[in-house]
Amino acid sequence: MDDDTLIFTFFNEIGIVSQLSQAFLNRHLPDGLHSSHFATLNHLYRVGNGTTPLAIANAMQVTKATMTHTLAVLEKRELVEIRANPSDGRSKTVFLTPAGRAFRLAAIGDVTAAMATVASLFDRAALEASLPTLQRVRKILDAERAHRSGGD
Amino acid sequence: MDDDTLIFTFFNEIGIVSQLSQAFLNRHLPDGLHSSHFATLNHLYRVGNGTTPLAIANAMQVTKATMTHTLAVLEKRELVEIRANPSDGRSKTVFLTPAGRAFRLAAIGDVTAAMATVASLFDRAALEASLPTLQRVRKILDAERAHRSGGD
DNA sequence: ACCAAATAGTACGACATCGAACCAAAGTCA
DNA sequence: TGACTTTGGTTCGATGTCGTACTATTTGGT
Repeated sequence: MDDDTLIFTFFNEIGIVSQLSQAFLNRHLPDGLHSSHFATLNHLYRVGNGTTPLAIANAMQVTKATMTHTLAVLEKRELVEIRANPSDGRSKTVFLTPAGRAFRLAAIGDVTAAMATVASLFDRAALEASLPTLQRVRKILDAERAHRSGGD
Repeated sequence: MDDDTLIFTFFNEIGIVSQLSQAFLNRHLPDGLHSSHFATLNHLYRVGNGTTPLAIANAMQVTKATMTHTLAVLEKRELVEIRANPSDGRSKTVFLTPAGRAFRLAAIGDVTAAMATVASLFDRAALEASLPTLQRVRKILDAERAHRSGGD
C-alpha cells in the first residue's frame, strides 16, 4: 500500500468510526441532545466558564457560524448563559448554568450506561496507544487549515 | 484516566480529526464535490459495479435515505448510472459511468496534490499501527448498531 | 393460492453544518 | 483624530444527514 492509499484508508476509517460514534451518541443522549451540544457542554465544563464563542468553535473545530447556532440551541434550553464580554464589545462570554451542569451529568450517565455493553469490548491499551497519533494528526490538519485560511 | 474518560477522549479526538479531514476534502475536491460523494465513487470503483444502494449505504455507514440523496446527486452529474435490479423488483443497481471514473481520477489527483504538503508530516508507521484499532472499533460499533436496530 | 411479515427504496420534515456576505467594535497607522 | 484593516458574531441560503412514514415487491407460512 503506497502512502496516499494508506492515508486515504486511514481517513476513511476515521470518518466511519466518527459517524458511528456520533450516531451512537445521538441515539443515547437524552432529550434529543445532539452530540455537538454534548461536546460543547463538556468543553465548557472542562475549560471553565467565561470562554468566548470563537474559542469554543476553534476547540470544537467547527466554524463560528455553527457555534452561533449551537450556542443558541443551548441557550434556548437554558443550559448555558451568554453575556457580553466586558473586555471586548464585539465578543461574548459563555457560562454553564446550574441546569447545564446537571444536564451534562445526566447525559454522561445515560451515555456511560449505554456504552457499558460495548465498552468492555474495546481494547483499552489499543485506544490509549492510538491517542497520540490522533492528536498529532489533528494538530497537523489544524495547522494546515489555519495556514490556508489565514495566509495564502 | 478511567475507562469512560478514555473512551470519551478517544471518540472526541476521532470526531475532530474526522471533521478536519472532511473539511480538508471538501476544500480540495473539484467542482463542489462533497467528501461523501467522493467516498461513494471510490467505493463503487473498489467494490465494482452493479452494487445496490443499500449495500453502499451499509458500507458507508449512512442511512439508506442518505444514500438515495447521494446517488441522486451523483446521477444528476452523470457520474453514476442507476438501473433496475433484474433479480429484485424493489432494488436498483448502481454503475460508475466513464465520466464517473474520469472524475474520480481527477479528484484523486487534486486531493493527492493538495495533500502532498501535509502527507510528509504524517508518521506513516503510526497511521499504519492505529489502523487495526480503528477497524476493530468500527466493527464493535457496527455490531452494536445492527443489534440495536435489528433486534431488541 | 393467499395473506402477513420483511425488505428496498423514496418522500418528507427537521436539523446541523458550511461558506459568503454582513455588521459592529477594536486596532493601526499616518 | 480619522480612515483602513482586522476581528468576533450573526444572518442567510444551500446542502448533507437523519428518523419516520409510506409504497412496492418479495418471502414465508398455512
